[in-house]
Amino acid sequence: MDGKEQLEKSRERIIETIAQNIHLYGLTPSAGRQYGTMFFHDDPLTLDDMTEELGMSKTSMSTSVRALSDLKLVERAWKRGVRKDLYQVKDDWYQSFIDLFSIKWRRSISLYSTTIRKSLNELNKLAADPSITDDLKLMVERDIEKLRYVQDYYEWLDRLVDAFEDHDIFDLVPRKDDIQEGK
Amino acid sequence: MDGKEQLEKSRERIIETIAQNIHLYGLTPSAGRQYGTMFFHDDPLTLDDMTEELGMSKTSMSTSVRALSDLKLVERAWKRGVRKDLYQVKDDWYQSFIDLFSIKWRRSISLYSTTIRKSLNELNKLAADPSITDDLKLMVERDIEKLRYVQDYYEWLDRLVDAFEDHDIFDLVPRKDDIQEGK
DNA sequence: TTGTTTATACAGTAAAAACTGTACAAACTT
DNA sequence: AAGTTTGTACAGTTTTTACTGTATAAACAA
Repeated sequence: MDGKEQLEKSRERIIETIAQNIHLYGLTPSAGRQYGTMFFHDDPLTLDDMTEELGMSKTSMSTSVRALSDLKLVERAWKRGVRKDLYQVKDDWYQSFIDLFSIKWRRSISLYSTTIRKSLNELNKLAADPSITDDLKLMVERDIEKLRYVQDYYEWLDRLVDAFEDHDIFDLVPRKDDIQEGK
Repeated sequence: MDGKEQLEKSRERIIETIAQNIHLYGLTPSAGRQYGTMFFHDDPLTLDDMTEELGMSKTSMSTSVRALSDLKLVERAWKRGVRKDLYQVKDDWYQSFIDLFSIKWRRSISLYSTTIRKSLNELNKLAADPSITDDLKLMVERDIEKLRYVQDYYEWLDRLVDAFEDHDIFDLVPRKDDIQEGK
């Protein structure tokens, strides 16, 4: 095996690992391979390049590069004279992790907050209604307590996402460089 | 609409929200509904109870309750005289989040670490080989640099998971109760 | 032991998701 | 303007995943 082949093998191994783990980002192995391919290319790639590299349809390349962009794992690049859209991986993996975390959870937090508030409102009214049985009232109060707990939890989660977005998390868990710098 | 119905509606709304968001845990909406149902039941449920409540096959209940247990969202309960397996939701959502985080990422971190180490080993040998062209050597060195970066990133992620597991994260982002206590 | 109850393995089916090829719209070129 | 080039919407197909029903193993009861 010559050197070029060996380099290729080393890359393939990494790309396959990315493909096998990208489900944590809610993406398919194909999108992972696409990401991996871009990762090892120093120049940005066009959709046609990706079609060429991965042997998949251009339509597929288009949809999955959009999925990668939505999660901010990939960004568009510009190169004068090139009409095709160019894409490259974002090189700050720490920021990519934060973006993922934020995108995935914020939406969920917001949905929960809304429904919980709505249900709590109803239940509070119901609990105050004098015409209901004691039995029901007890059940309502238990539900209110549970929802308050969940509400607090999501409020915590929201602050957690803040801590990532504001990079406060690096105070608690510093990057390697920062440790060396005694930061 | 009477009080009982209203309570039921409130619960259904929450359960549906759980179902719509549980994909963040890599689970299906059905598993989410199962979780939600258990959440509002104060007593632990059997597989037959769940079949009854959700109108799905017992086989399904069995597989998805296992998925919920694997992520530590649900645990087995014991009640004397009851032969059937009993399940209930774990009531500490903060801990559940930490468990999820840990289970999902540790595995990935470990896989990456192994493959990166393997590839770095090969590439370092290759870079030291005097018979390769300058051109190839440059590519090898660029790959080495990239992999070192990724290695550092995963080492950081590993420490991040530690910070969650060790509950250090609550120092940075305190629970609501702890704020009030001035902790 | 034999009979009963309960959970799950497995094969088959139904539903969902990923992928492809064609068609077309938008942007650019001449 | 007409002719290219490029990206994506959409319909159809393939592949994968979720779910069901039957069969069986394990645990318990008599």
